[in-house]
Amino acid sequence: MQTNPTINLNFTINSGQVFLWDKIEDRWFGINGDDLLVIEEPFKIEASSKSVRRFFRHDDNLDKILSGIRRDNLVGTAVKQFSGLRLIRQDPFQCYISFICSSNSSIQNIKNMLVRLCQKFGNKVEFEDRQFSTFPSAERLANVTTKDLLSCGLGFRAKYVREAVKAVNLGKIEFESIRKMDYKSALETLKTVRGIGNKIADCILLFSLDKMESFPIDRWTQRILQKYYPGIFDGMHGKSLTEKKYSSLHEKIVEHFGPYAGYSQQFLFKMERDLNKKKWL
DNA sequence: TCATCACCTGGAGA
DNA sequence: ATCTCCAGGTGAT
Repeated sequence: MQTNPTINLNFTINSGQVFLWDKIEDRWFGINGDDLLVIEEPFKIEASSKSVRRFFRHDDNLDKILSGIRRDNLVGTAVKQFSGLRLIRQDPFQCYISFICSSNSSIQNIKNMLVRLCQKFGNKVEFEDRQFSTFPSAERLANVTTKDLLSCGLGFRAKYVREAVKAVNLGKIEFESIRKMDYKSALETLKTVRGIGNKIADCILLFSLDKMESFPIDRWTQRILQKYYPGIFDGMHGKSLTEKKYSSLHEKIVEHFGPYAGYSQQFLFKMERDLNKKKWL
């Protein structure tokens, strides 16, 4: 039984996993690392380029994933409601910097920071006489000052981004090696970078490093778990999740939602934010 | 070990 | 207009 034949770009892009996308006259334009992705609707992924197929995780066994996560009733409802919503496999460096910038900020604001970062330091590309700027590489950002980053509106995140760039250039953070690690080691490795805690590490792992059991626990996720799963996931009365609570909560989450928990998170997050009429890009 | 709190900044709501 | 408040967290007390 086929479950989700076509990708719904609107759902996928407006579900909090990417920031540098715009819809311009029936086409979607997105920045992924040094690539500009252009998608026309109806989106035929089989006919798309290799980088687009990789970005939209065409290699996933979606039937297996969806039938797995649907065993939870609420997720099942969300999968139906947001049919065509997919997880994305982003450029890891872009994802890493993006989510460091996401800390205590809003989606629109995060996008603005990243756009400025691209405009200031990224490569320029032209497409049908439109100008785009790609995401700067770690090497390109190696010598930027905190002041440069502040001018992009990063605020207190500027110093974190600078250190994060340095960690990559020093080889302390190697994405392809993290990709091969098990979930726990990968998480701990990312968390050695200042500005990256559990939640942000989980976002980076889920959205760029193929760790499908990652389930970023933020304000919204907490709210969802409390609201729809009373008594199942305990220990989060307050706002702050301690280290210990986060990891024990995560264990229970994987137990409940399964090895593709991250995929179910994406549907639930989308559902609850829409329900509360929160804005996306 | 755990709760609180400050943190840059822009945009939304009063 | 002007102001306050808050936003997909994190690190320091």
